[in-house]
Amino acid sequence: MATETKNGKRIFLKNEECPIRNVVAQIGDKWSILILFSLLDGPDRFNSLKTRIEGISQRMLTQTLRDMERDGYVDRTVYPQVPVKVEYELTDLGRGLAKAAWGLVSWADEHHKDIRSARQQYDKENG
Amino acid sequence: MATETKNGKRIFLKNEECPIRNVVAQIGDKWSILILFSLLDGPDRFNSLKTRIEGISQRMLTQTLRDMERDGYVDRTVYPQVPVKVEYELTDLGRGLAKAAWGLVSWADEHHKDIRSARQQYDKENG
DNA sequence: CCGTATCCCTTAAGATACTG
DNA sequence: CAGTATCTTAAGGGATACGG
Repeated sequence: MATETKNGKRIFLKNEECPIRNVVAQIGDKWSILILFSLLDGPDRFNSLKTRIEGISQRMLTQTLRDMERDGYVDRTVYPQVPVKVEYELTDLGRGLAKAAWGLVSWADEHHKDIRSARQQYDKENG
Repeated sequence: MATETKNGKRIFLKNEECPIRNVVAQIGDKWSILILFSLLDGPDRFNSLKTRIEGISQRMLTQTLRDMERDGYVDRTVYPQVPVKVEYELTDLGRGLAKAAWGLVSWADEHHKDIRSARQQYDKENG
């Protein structure tokens, strides 16, 4: 895990040394996971993704797709017709990531009510 | 997953409606996951955590711990001695989250080299 | 020892207008 | 249709100094 240990406890090294920081920095942003799971339903086009992911702007969709392509999660195919058609689909690496993230996502789905109530409790007790 | 579907494809509703967005927004920040896994090794004190997580500032450690306490992931115990001693430990909910995130983290650890090389390849082919 | 309070700079990201 | 370019605001987060 690119960590060292001191008396049995993990130490997390900074930036480049730590794969956790790297990957979380990539897919921990606002949109990557949503794109990832959208494409899990099959290849899709730019504007379709834009519709399916509520609130994403053109700018962020483009940018996040580029980053994901760069990291090898997504393939981009241009069909040279008029008007042009562009399809995005997951690579094997992307599907692997989605599978790995699935546990977290389904946990989130099951427990978000616990979190909500913990939050309300905390806010009631404090300011 | 708080998503609707349109011709077999998921649609991701915005903010409050979507547990994925909520949970990812919380633990997708720069520090939460590192604190989570640090505390998986057992309860720990403020300054110890600060040492074990390279590069975290006092400000962000305090703030992130507060957020995690608010969400019910962490318990905070103050021992009223001089100087004061404060211990943080995971709740059951926190341990559940860590367990759920484990798959992603170990995937990250196994595949970060694939990502690095995909990135280099992309950068070579493009600007 | 464990924080808070300020200050300030950098990055994220929304809105809008324009192009092959 | 699928972007790019530009502008502007909001949020993230580091550094430092001080307090119980």
